[in-house]
Amino acid sequence: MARLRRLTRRDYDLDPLALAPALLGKLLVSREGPVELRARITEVEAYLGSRDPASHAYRGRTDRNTVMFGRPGRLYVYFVYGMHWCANVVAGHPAGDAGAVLLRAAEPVAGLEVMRGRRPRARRDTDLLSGPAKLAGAFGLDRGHDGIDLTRGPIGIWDDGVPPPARPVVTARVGLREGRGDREPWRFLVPA
DNA sequence: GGTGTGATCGTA
DNA sequence: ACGATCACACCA
Repeated sequence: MARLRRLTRRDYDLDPLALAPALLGKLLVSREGPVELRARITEVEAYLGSRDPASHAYRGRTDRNTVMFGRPGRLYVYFVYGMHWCANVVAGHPAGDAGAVLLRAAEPVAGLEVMRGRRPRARRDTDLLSGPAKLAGAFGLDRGHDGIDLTRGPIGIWDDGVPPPARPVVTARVGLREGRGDREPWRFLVPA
């Protein structure tokens, strides 16, 4: 049973396309409340900056996406569809540009009671974290978490010795509109 | 199993 | 206006 190692700034300082698959199998951990939450990351998407029409940062820096332009290893949290929050990990990127990895799904490992309480509509535990807004909801992530540092503080990503899949499933990103939406294969999943 | 749709609001 | 979504209704 390998010891837990928290990801450092160096771990996050990779191109989004390199960081995304490297996060598969890692543990998202929250120690904000009395009960520790743990989940194993199973699905992510890479988002670039000025070279990615699907990215929030494509048209430059705004109040909303500022965190994406900053230091790697921070959390970029945004609000969508008038009711949901989604969380990204800021990746490495050239100065003045942006990059991040959207956390799309995870497998619950610990703190399931708290997650169920936050997501009463989830009938099965497999539905607790099976989508970006579900994951953010179960972990209680919202506007107050935009910009927090994952390398220190109550929320972080940890390596418990489980390696990323040698051959992750790679597909086009989901949720992007046709036409302007791109078909780049920048979605990575742990194989079923 | 798959498809269609309403909810709801910050941002550009 | 519309979106890096979710869950439920309905049909099959």
